[in-house]
Amino acid sequence: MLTERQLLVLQIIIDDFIETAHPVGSRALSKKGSIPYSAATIRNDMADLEDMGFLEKTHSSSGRIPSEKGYRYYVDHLIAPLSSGQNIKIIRNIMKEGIYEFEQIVQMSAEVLSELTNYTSIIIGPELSETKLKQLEILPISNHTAVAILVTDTGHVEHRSITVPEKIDLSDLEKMVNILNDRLKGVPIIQLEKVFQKEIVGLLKRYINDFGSTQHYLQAIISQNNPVKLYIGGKSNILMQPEFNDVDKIRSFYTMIENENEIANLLKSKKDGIGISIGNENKVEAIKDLSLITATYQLGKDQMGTIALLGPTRMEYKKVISLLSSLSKELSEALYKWYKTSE
Amino acid sequence: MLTERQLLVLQIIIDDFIETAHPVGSRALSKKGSIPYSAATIRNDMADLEDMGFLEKTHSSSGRIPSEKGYRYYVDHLIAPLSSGQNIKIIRNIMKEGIYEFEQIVQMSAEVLSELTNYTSIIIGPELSETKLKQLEILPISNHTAVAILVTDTGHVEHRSITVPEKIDLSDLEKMVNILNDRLKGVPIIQLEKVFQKEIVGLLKRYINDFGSTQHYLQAIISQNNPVKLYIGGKSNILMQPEFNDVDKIRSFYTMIENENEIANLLKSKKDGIGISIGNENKVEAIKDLSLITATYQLGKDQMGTIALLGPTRMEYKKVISLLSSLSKELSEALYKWYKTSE
DNA sequence: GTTAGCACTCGTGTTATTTGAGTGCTAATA
DNA sequence: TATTAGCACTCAAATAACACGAGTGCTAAC
Repeated sequence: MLTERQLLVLQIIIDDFIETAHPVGSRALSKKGSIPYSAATIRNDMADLEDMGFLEKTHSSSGRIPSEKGYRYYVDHLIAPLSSGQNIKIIRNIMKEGIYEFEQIVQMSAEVLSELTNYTSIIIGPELSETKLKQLEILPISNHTAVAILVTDTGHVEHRSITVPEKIDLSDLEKMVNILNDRLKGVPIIQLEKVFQKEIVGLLKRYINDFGSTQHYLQAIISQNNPVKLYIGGKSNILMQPEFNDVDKIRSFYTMIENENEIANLLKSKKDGIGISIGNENKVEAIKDLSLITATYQLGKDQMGTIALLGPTRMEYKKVISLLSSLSKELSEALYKWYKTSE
Repeated sequence: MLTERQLLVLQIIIDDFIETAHPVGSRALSKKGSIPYSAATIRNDMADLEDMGFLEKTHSSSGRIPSEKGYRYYVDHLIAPLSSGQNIKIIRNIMKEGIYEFEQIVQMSAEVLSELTNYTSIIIGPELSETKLKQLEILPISNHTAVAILVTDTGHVEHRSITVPEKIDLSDLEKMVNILNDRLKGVPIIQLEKVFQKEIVGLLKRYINDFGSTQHYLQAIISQNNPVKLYIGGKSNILMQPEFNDVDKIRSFYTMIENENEIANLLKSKKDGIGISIGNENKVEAIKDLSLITATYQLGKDQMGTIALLGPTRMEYKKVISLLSSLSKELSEALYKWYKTSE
């Protein structure tokens, strides 16, 4: 069990290291006056804390730095959630702004988040699993081409250009779109393709000549390719952190951050509330020496997205946690206001 | 005036330096056998070339590296445009792929471009100045909100969520949209707002009760905020270049590349054809030690976009130039095929 | 005009040396 | 018994000293 003083020592060391990024030594601590004990006393506690695995040395005669276990203890027991009044204001101001659409709000949130912290922020848009089709439209652009536009009940718009097979004529197209709309409105996006196959293919075959060649076509319109959107802010901000003073680290960080799939998977698995993964607690190899703090936000009943900050394990956990939880709250509220009458 | 041999020396030195990134010395050159003269002879020519400003030394007893003037001479006189057969194939294959829409083609082009070169590629979407409105739609999502969708005659889709003022009722909205469509179809996107002000505001005032509160509203839908899209590929690719072995350079590169406005302006000013800016020839401070190669592509009559590669001044100009010119040709052709019947 | 030869330069890489902040341990102190 | 002072020891980082080698410029010979 840890004594009072050991707790204090641990806390001060971690705070100090988070601030300065330099190993902290007993003599310096004692001199700084933040703790009223002599260097020798502190030294003994440090040795104990190291034995217990909360601290580490970078080399045999260096000052101590927190281990991952140390950080873990710190965030679990030593952190007093800091209410970040001023930051909340900044966030609220974004939310207030007028005509932005959801995408823009999220994008801006990501940027501000990273601005305020100097870490890299990642926001993943809400999954569309529960979203339903509101309207499907196909607009001919020329003889060959058309745009298909899908609108969901949350106001999300997907569109894709397509080249139209020669054989289809305009009145047929109109007929098909009508049928599709009749049958597909209200169907969850994720099931569009299934419903199309089961209920509509047969129907259309009856009404449309030579439907075979068109089928694969409509299908392409309907089958969404993973529409989860990722917003990343401050990719270069993180270069300010001293742990990125090494070219190789930068390289590997950027190759990781550009691989959107990996990141998406990383965040999708997150549960409700605040999540903290420190260093090796992360399952993804590429960020095993970073920390990832996540928070979820709600859109409607059970759809949700995740906002996250990625930074060195030496992270300003206090600040980050309070920031993320306020942002997630604000974001949920803004979305709620936005969509509240749409259910 | 330069002698034959001096030209040869210059060319070989630049080629060599582009390949290895190491200053090249007379002895090594002579030994390598690519030129049948002794080190001393080469040395004399090098000294002359340096006097004329084509070469530089990194320090008093180092080998020579090309100066910016040297590169300039090289691209203007010494380069035989290399036909890159295999690369063209790769590019063609992208263009062939089926259902992609314009955005996707461009995105993929950017990625391939950077893949093939290890530089950072930038593609700027065609300006919408000449594009005309094809269809405007406003779809109510809930009591408060709606999505506005604008489709252009090139199949480009813009959309934005809006909150609807309480006062407007649905039938009014429908009326307004009809009027807007009637009057605005075929109007160039860029003039939408002007036409709206001049021709439509008056009209709507007559038909709609309490139009004042709605006006600012519709306007927000119509006024596009700079819809020029930027596609950047291989932001991290460029880290492979040895000139980016310095953390500060990386930092400044990334802060630059994330500033989309600056980049957009950089590219927008480019004239037709291939453009080469070496080092200080660039007007933008942040890339004064890089080279930027640009090529334009056409969409229709006079709309165009720009594709570009950004890399160290020690760039594989031969390869890059041929690659860019084939890509711009292919891109224009693909777009032409895509839209040819839409005019 | 070309080349060989030679003295000189200077970045790079290696090895020694010094310095200073840190540690662990033991003995003295409150 | 808990704390502190004192001391010998460690090691990273900074500095200096040195050799090496690829390069240059210049002069004289071919």
